Amino acid sequence: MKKTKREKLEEAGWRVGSAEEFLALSKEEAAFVEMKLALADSVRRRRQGRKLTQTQLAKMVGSSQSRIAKMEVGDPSVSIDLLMKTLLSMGASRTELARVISRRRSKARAA
Amino acid sequence: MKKTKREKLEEAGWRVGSAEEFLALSKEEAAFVEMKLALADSVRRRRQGRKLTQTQLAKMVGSSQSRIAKMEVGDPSVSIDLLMKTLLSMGASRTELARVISRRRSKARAA
DNA sequence: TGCGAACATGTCGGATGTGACATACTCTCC
DNA sequence: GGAGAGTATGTCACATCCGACATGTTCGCA
Repeated sequence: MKKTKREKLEEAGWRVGSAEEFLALSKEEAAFVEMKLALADSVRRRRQGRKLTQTQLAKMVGSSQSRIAKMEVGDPSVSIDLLMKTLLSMGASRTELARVISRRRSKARAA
Repeated sequence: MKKTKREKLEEAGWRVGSAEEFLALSKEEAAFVEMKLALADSVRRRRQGRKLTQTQLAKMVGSSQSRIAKMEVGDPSVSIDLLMKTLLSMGASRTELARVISRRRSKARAA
């Protein structure tokens, strides 16, 4: 497994749209970061849907505001494990997670 | 986020069937380990489908035989990130991962 | 303009995950 | 019953991730 060295750069530069055309990210690497970003979006949407602040959510799931912020922007320091645990503890089901995983990112911020 | 302390015990004791009825594992914790086990199974099935040994797969994905073995038995020391990266580099698509994630474990070892 | 609330970013110590290696178990075939 | 292939398990040094805290940024409102 290649270590994700340049991940920060890649994510930072290509938050919107689909990465990969730039900076030769392999298909698998691209798929991985896209899943991560899809999960990240899902956390934010669920939180906002419930009208919670990051600080409130952090308390609920036993984390900190800064880590929630990092999750929501897809910071390279957050794992998919953490995103999934967070979504599960916000009440998401495995089926819902599956839907998120396979979701292609929309450029606009729909509901 | 609760640390998964007793995870080893739980998984060890409840590899088959669905955990949770014993040792009071919360709904979310159960969902999490079940996803992990579903991914683990998927790695093994894909590998066997291609008639590869753990050692060969390890070389292909840049890991070691022992780690592949741990992945396939759902050892607590392996992350979902690693399982997903491995599946992606074996050619699985996001859609396929999603299907695996939502899959309920069958007790028999079907294809 | 200034202030407070919400969010983002940087960093740190400790916890967890990783590849590698050694070694043990389980088969099958001779 | 020994050998060898394949898999499992234990452990280690090192890398990465985590929650926490401090600090920076952005925005709305008086």
